[in-house]
Amino acid sequence: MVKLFNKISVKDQTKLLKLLETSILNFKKDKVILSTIEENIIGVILEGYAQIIRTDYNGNRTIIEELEENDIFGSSISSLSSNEYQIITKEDTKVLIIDYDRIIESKNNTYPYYNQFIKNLLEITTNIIDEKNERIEILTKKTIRDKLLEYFNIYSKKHGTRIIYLPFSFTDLADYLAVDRSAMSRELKYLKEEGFINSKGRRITLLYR
Amino acid sequence: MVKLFNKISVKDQTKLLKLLETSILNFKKDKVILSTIEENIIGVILEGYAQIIRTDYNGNRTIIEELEENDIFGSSISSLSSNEYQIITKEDTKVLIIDYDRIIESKNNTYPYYNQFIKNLLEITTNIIDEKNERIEILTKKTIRDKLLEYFNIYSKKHGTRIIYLPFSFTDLADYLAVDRSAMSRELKYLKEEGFINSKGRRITLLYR
DNA sequence: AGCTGTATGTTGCAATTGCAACATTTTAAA
DNA sequence: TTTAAAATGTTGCAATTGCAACATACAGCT
Repeated sequence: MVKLFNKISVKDQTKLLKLLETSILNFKKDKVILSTIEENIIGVILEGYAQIIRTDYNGNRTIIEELEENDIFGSSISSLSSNEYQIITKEDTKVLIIDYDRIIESKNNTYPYYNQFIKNLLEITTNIIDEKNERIEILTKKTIRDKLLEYFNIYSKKHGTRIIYLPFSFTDLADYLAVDRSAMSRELKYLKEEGFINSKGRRITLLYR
Repeated sequence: MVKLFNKISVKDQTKLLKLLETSILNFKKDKVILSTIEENIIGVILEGYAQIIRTDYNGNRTIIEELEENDIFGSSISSLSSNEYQIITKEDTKVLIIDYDRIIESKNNTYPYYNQFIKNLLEITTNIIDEKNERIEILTKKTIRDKLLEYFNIYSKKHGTRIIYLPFSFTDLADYLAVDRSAMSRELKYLKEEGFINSKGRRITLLYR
């Protein structure tokens, strides 16, 4: 995975942070980092752990993304478009804040570390687009069954295996597919009964074709 | 809208294209530009008009994206992740092909036009992420009604108006929301009957709150 | 080991949706 | 202008789904 500071020496990183007028913020556990994202910023988790949470009009809270060390977030990168989102620390967390407009408007094209930084950012954004496209591909399927199978197929192709180890809980998978958890559970049962898959816990084996 | 060659002089564009070893391909009307995207490329429509088409296992063909002059496409940018996609010209079309890996691996950090190019690309990709996030936000709504209202709200916020001029047909809107067209039509009727919206042709007026 | 909160599995039922089939309108082409 | 094709509107009906309510299993904590 490409990181924001790949191929940039620690010395140059320091210069870069100064050039971009970044700031580092420290948060205690269970604090809100950002509620409404007013400005166009990119945040980097330097230490700690946080979650992007959505609270809908019913008060239901859903974990949208988990943010670990080196993960980045921001209005143009994560799923933060609307309001009703919050980023909340789950541990003491150190965050680097970069003004996106400063990155784009900066005329420091002569510093190699600055250009490397932009390139890293470009790679990260294209990877994110790939992920978003995958999710859209899944979400546009009409039935729960087709969503599950599309998810399995993408996973299978990516990992080159027909045994799937779910990277998260079934509850989270239902969120990812945007379907009701119990309805998904039912559909998984049918898929098993009809011999399309086998499963034990979070390990699912594809049996078809 | 940011274009790929923004702030790069024509002279520098020529140098850049040479540096990146790009090629220009000409296609007649109704030709396939790319079927399976084997390589990691970025394409730019220089002249003409094309469409990204998906053909599902039933043989149903859907227009995924329309590509006009200056639009870009490519495995990491458009919705081309799986197979079953084709890019088909609808007019005689001139296409610029750039090898993505060449962009990233290039060490020509000293050419200002090269760095400006990367920056433009970065801006384009973050805009694309915004659009994808919007669509995901809509697709994760559970009912057709909520999808429609979310679509309206995003449009309304973006344009600062409560009168919506659909940028495409209702048929295409149904595709975008990933719902059945006739079911969507029915839901729009209910929304009208219940006084939430007014509509005439592709002009929809929001009446709520 | 016991307790507690979360994850998972199950099921009935009502609401929503997709699908099919058709009528009508609009658009584009000849 | 005529004509064909595409878009839109409508509706019945069956399939799918969300929701609620519950039981059970599991994991982390003291």
